[in-house]
Amino acid sequence: MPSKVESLDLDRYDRQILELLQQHGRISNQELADRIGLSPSPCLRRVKALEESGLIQGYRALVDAKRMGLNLMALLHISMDRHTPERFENFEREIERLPQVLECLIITGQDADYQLRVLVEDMDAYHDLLLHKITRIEGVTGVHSSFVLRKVMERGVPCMG
Amino acid sequence: MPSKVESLDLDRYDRQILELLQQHGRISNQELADRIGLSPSPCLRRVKALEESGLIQGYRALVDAKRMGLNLMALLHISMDRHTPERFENFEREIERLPQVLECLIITGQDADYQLRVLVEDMDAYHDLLLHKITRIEGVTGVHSSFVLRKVMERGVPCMG
DNA sequence: TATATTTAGATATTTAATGCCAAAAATACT
DNA sequence: AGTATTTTTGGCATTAAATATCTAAATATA
Repeated sequence: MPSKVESLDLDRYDRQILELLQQHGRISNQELADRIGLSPSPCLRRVKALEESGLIQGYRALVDAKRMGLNLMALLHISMDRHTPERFENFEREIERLPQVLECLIITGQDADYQLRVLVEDMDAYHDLLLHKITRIEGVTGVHSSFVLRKVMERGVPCMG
Repeated sequence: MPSKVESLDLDRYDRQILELLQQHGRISNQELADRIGLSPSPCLRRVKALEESGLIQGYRALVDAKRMGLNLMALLHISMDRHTPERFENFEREIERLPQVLECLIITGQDADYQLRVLVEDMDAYHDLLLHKITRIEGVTGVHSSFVLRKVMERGVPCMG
């Protein structure tokens, strides 16, 4: 019988745990146990197992970017001249060094290779990042920017049904 | 004298707390205190203050989507026929009801009004979502899809300097 | 049906979180 | 510069939670 990790036989309890921990990542085990209708011992065992298996990859505090003075979120679509491993590896290494880059995805369907999510104080900071950092990376031939006017909603991965 | 909330006089300790909690959202207060070089009492007080002020909006467990069998992440750029509040409100209400939609942003710079981030099992599920759910929402005139080939990196908002 | 295996729940123990108070540090004031 | 005021730290006692261990129940297997 294969382990829970690959076969993924998650029951109602596991799914509820995942849903709740995605909404309230720092809920106490006792509260969690209460909410899913299980006693603390087996509840904790399940949480540990989910962490152990890698299904729960970690926990993150959600920080209000606006209150940190980071008022401008932008999505940058980046085109590369050549699609060689070296190009990609170098780009990704350089991106890693920029704390303003919150996310980097390789995408298809746009006329772009990467989508970057960046977070900066204002237009000046954006301008500086774009001109002096992003476009200076070797192989970058084009950048198209979208600005995020509003975050309508955001949530975790669906774990029920 | 303005409160910490708006004036944002975060010192080294607060910033370290924010950085660490974004990486390890469930770290114990004692460990956290150790790492930032403060005793548990003032450390906990600071964390509570950051939560209270709303700078820390909450905590989230990070769930491995692939292991949940959700193998396909797509970015959908949605165009609307009219840019009226009613259109937007209705669209956002409908999107809210779709658990596959992880994020919804209003953007500028693309020829689209929204960027949706969706997570589904496979192409069939994507196709179904697109045809039977997204395009059926009133006012949606166009959808352009990008598929995420790889998530290169992801991290929280920068809190240092 | 009997047996093996897994999972839940109870309890005791360890560890962490919380609240309170005195001391130290930083700040403001004269 | 010296003193007073405010703020923040650190220690300690208390409360609560996490963890480990064991027994009982439920489930699956032969």
